[in-house]
Amino acid sequence: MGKKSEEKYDKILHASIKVFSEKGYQNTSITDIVKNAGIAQGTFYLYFPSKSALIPAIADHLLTITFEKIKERVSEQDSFWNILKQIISITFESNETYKDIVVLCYSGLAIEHSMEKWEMIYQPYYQWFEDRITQAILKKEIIQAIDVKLTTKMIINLIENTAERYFIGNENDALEAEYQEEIFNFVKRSLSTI
Amino acid sequence: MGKKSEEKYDKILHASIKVFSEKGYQNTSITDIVKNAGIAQGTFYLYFPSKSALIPAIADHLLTITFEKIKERVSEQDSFWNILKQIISITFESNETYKDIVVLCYSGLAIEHSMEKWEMIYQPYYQWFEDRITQAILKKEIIQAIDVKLTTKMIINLIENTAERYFIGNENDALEAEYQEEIFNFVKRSLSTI
Amino acid sequence: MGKKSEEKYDKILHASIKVFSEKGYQNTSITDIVKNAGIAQGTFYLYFPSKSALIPAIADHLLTITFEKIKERVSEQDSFWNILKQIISITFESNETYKDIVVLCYSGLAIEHSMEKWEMIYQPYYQWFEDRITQAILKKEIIQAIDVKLTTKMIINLIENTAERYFIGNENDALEAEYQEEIFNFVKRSLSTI
Amino acid sequence: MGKKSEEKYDKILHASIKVFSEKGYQNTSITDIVKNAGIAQGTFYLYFPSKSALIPAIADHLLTITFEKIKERVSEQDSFWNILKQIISITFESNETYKDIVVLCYSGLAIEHSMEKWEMIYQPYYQWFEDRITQAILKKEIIQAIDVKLTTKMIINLIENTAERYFIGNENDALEAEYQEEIFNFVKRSLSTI
DNA sequence: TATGAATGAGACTTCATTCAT
DNA sequence: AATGAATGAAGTCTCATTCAT
Repeated sequence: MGKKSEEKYDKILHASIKVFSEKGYQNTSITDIVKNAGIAQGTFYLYFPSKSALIPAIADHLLTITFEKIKERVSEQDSFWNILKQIISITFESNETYKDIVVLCYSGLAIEHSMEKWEMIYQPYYQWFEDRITQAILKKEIIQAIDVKLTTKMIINLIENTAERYFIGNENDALEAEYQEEIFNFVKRSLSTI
Repeated sequence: MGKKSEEKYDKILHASIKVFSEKGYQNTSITDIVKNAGIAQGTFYLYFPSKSALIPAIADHLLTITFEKIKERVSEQDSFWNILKQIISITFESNETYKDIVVLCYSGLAIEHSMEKWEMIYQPYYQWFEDRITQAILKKEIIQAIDVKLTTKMIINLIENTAERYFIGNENDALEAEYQEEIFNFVKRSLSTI
Repeated sequence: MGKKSEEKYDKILHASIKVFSEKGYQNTSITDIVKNAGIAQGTFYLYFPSKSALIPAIADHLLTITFEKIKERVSEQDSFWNILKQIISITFESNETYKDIVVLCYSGLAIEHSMEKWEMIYQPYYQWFEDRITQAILKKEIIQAIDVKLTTKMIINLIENTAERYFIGNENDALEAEYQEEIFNFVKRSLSTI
Repeated sequence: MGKKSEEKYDKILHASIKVFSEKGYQNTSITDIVKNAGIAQGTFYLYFPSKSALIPAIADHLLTITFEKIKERVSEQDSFWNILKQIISITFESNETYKDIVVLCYSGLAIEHSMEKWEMIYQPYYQWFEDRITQAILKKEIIQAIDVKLTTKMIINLIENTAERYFIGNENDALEAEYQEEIFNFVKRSLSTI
């Protein structure tokens, strides 16, 4: 597998993101990717066993970026509602940048019958958000009569799916703020102690 | 396309659902489908222009079944909260029956860059649910400070995504009721006027 | 496998014999064969699952030709020593015509770990020769203190291997008669009752 | 080639025998061999110009072992019939140990159109056996009306081919002695002066 | 309308070989 | 002498699609 150079691995990863975004997963051949990456055909197989192995790698890459950004911009001391606002905002940002590839990752994993991989990749993010919820419960910011794990997944899905739909639907830019607010309010009304 | 023979069309549709469920979309060839349908290779093209054209047809078929069931079991006079409960329950039922194919439809459409088709197929269902929400607002069952269209999509997505996750994650059967209840409560707390 | 046309099957078989003879098994690509056969690349796979599946088909074809010739030229009433002489002569003839391909068949089967197939193909020929030996024992032409099955295989191998060696070694044509006689005498001295 | 390091050469040779035996010639890549030998990819080419160059090296190695064993166990003073018995016995031993690789060597050479190499490798063995036959003629142990060179090859082939067939056919162990005896008697009846 | 043999482009993948270290 | 990452040509095989029957 990963023989030596981190550089080549990254080249392939970024080339694949680029080409997938442009042509879609199905219409992209490995030849397209290697040409774009500026490497030889065979080199691809030193780093990835197949085209489909790119999907989890890309998914991991994208989520890592998003998650890093969240951890950067959010202090664990912040109020839960501030944290939520940030997450919504950053999720929209990431989805804008990677709008084509995001659906593709989800689909790619789904299509290969490997939703478990998806869950694995999301695990650290889920864990972190569960911790935020638990903390918020302790701080009486949100009600306690909820299943933390399930609520975590529901909220994250709600945000991501809406963001996805927003950018893919090519809806009017002006509405972005309202979309974000609608999600925020939906969740807040449901969970707030006040 | 031209409905030459409803019978053959259905044969192809059901064969494709069966084979996609077993082998996944990518690994299924048209040859697999026609063998399973018991028709000739060329006959396929009299009913569908390509493999990918099956996806919206399947999606339409599945949603129609689910939507029919909902309309059967729900009276428009019912309280909104009863309707919601039914929808959640039926969505879980459908997802159990078609668990493999549901993700695949979503993915299939996503992967072909045709989320618009998805929205089109869902349009009647969305419209019906919007009407239920509007009615509920008028009946003061739910608060009025919401974007009806967006809330509709958020709720339906919330239910479908959780159901999907539930059956794909092969989680403990005992939890199904709790999952359904958690979704219901999440939405009720957010929208109820009480 | 063999869908329809005997014609296409034969085209492939003869093209493969021709090309294998010229370039050897390893250096022959399926592309070479289909070009020579005048058919499309994909058509090959309607008749044979892979390149290596050609080998037993060729072997069968060649042995069938040889065996037919033997049965044509030999009457079961002939003396065993006449029959043997004919077999030697015909084996040399066949080996001359198909000298390159004969080794290749043997090798091809060997290399694929499928000597059993070889035995299966030879089975009718072995059986026929066993019957001739048994008959010769009854007619007291040859001694009876032998294992008929094993002796059959030893004799046939002796003839084929020597013929093979003769033509591949490119030895002087003049010697062919002497080679044949040497084999004949070797066997006759060993088995004759006289 | 240049014997840079006898040790590495042997490592490659033995690794190739092992891997060829397990996977067959075709399915073995040089990568398989170097991994098994515990050397680097490039190192292979310091000792062998190509994969096919391994075949004659292996053949040479195997025949050398067998021939050494024969010369060890046989005194040139022994009666021809004793020598023959030993050769048969040792050939069966060698074939048992190297059953997979033996056919492969023969095939490998055949397939590369280089039967001459085979003859070259066998030359010393043939020569030695010719000498034994000539001596036996002089000692009146065997008849003189034979072509010594041709008879040598026929006998050796007879033994090797039967042994090969015996071990590849997975025949009942109990029969090994009878097989050996059948060959011995076949030859003895043919050549003995008595 | 239905058939299914034939097509042929092109995808994936392997692997012998090179060469800078 | 030894290494092993990189190469890229070439091969196998699949499969959507066509078309004569």
